[in-house]
Amino acid sequence: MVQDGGADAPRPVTIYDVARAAGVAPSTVSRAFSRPGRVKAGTAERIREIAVSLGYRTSPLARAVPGAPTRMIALVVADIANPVFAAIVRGAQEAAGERGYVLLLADAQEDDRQERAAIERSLPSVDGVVLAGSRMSDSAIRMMSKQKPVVVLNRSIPDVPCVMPDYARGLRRAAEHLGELGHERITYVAGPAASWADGMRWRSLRAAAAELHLAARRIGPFPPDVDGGVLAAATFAAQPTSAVIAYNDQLAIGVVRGLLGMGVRVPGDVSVVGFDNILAAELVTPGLTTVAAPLHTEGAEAIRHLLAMVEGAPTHTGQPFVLPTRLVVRGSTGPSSHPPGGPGRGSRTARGNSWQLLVRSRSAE
Amino acid sequence: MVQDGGADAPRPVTIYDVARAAGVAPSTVSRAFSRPGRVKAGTAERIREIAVSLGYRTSPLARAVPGAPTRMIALVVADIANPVFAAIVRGAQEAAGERGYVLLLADAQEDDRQERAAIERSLPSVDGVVLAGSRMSDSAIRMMSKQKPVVVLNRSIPDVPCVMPDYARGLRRAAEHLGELGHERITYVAGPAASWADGMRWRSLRAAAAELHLAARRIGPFPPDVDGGVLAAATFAAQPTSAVIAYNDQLAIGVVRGLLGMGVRVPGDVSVVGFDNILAAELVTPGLTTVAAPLHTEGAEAIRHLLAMVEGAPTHTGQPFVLPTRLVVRGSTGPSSHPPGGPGRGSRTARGNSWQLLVRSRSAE
DNA sequence: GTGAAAGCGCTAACAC
DNA sequence: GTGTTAGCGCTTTCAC
Repeated sequence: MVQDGGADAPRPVTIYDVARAAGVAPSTVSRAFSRPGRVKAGTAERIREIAVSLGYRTSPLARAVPGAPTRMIALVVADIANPVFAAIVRGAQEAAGERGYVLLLADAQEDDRQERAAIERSLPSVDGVVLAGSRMSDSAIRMMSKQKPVVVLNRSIPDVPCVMPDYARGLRRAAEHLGELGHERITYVAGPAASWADGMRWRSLRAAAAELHLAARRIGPFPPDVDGGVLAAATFAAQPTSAVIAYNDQLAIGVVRGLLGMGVRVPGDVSVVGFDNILAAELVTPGLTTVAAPLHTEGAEAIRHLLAMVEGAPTHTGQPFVLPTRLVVRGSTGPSSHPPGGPGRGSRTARGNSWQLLVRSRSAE
Repeated sequence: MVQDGGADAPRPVTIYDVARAAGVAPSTVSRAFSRPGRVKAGTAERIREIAVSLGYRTSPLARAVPGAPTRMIALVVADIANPVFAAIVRGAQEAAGERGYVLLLADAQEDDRQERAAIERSLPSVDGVVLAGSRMSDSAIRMMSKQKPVVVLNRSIPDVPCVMPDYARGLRRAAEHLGELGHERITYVAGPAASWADGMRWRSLRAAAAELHLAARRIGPFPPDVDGGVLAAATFAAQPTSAVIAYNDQLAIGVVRGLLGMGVRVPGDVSVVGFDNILAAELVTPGLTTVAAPLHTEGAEAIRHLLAMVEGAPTHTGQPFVLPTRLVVRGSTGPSSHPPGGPGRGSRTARGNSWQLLVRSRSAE
């Protein structure tokens, strides 16, 4: 029976083959690769040449057996299909590649159990782990970080190094923006209940709103996708405000769609703000005003911190490492229609707040 | 100096520790895990319990040293930030996870050299490789497939197993759709010149057009993103047709934007069709008519084929494995405005084809 | 500087 | 069924 899975396995060239061909001891070959300098320049050179001519490839696996690092990093993302995580993966991949590390990707599919399973499987082979949008409990993560270096993204856990965007300032900027446009009451459309980021965003918004003398309330949780947003729009319409900030862009886009579908104008009647600044935010009509998180940088920064730890730096576990956010203003936000003051643009405010009645009668059908 | 990178490395529990605690030989412990059934039920049970109580974790690395499989698969994508690949990764990850395999992700960043480097690094540690959107040459890939099982996605290479969507039928359906709407001339907006898929799509379209007695021409190449599409719109406008099919959705969305920006109506004046059916295709206004590729299934199917090969099936290298596509009709396509017949919807055809003049004068500014 | 020997944790032959 | 022995490819003592 022909074992044909990938040709006839031409047994890979080992360190011994090279040693024999070069007329030196295997240990010398090993040194020539791992600790050049501890071997005479000429010898090293010769070994190298013979090695390439023989097609020798050092085996990362065997190298790692004696407890040495594997130069692999596990990156666990909550949902690889989510563009936010795709961008983070990209950043991480770049940073890891630059330093000669390889990324082992695990997709938790928004599921705590799958996440654990994936980590279980990959943990032994990696030098460290980056958790992006983990759904695991703080204690589980803290436990894990006792065994291998761990960096957590978009979340803050005491005693575990974290990288996250500046939620506080981001939401603050969004609230200010809405305040400047004359909005006085803001509804926060919540994402997954299990999401640490969701809690954080809401608390940040509430704090900012208080400082700015705005009212803020929360509805949800909703699934963090477009359909979830459409759903949210229905709930929202029962008790509307003139401004909405959503957990993320997908949700915000869904809210806009839902509202437009009910005949509510955006931003005429309701202004909507998202979070993340995904590609689609720019493409929808109206363009979505949103808080942009530095996704790519986050991924890269997480890897950088992790590698520092892996390579022996003291675990920098003080304050979370916070990355700047910025508000991207597009068409989904505009002047409030209530206030007498405000720079309302004529026609936009024409219907005042009467759409609430319209919605009510519609949803009562 | 305190080595603090990840706590005080509590030396992992080995198979020997378990053996000692259980009062059996190490090989028995090994068997209890790898080949249960060859060990007495009671013993196996006891060993398992002791193992978990001791917190024993089998080390995939050491296991792989003697030439055994690593249960890792490398997935090389052209661009992880591209939603198309994100969906493929998702499908692959699921299929791999189900079978107990772990995915090693490498992002080629649309660059042939980086791709090679990434493969170089990960090849020794994996049981096989899936290439998604590879920019490498056919011969390089064929070479590689001599060393390790390889499956190629979205591309057909003689003697290498391939998985790809049914480009021919997909483009054929798109052409039919446009034909039915009365369009007679179609412009294909090309993507990256190095992309095999681009060539394939264009050839498929040309063939379909010929059969359907439609005229088809190609412009490009353009970068396969929204900006590239805007660019393409400018080129296109110099010599417009009433219908456009773009290499992918991002490009198509860009074309629509570009046209709208010039005052050209979509689909009133020009109908636009994309390829892939990414999330944003549904969100833009007008919604993008597009050929949906079964991205998720592609990823999963590639892994399935690869694992079959890895586990010893004869390399199935006859015809590429083709997955069905389907046409998703949305708002970006509508009746042609030229033909006298056709079910043109009044107002939409009012301006006839006069916009060409409009565009000319604008772009002449 | 370089060689010889002793493992890393695990599995695969052999024995018993 | 289970214990014993011999490695996998590489690194790392310890000699010389």
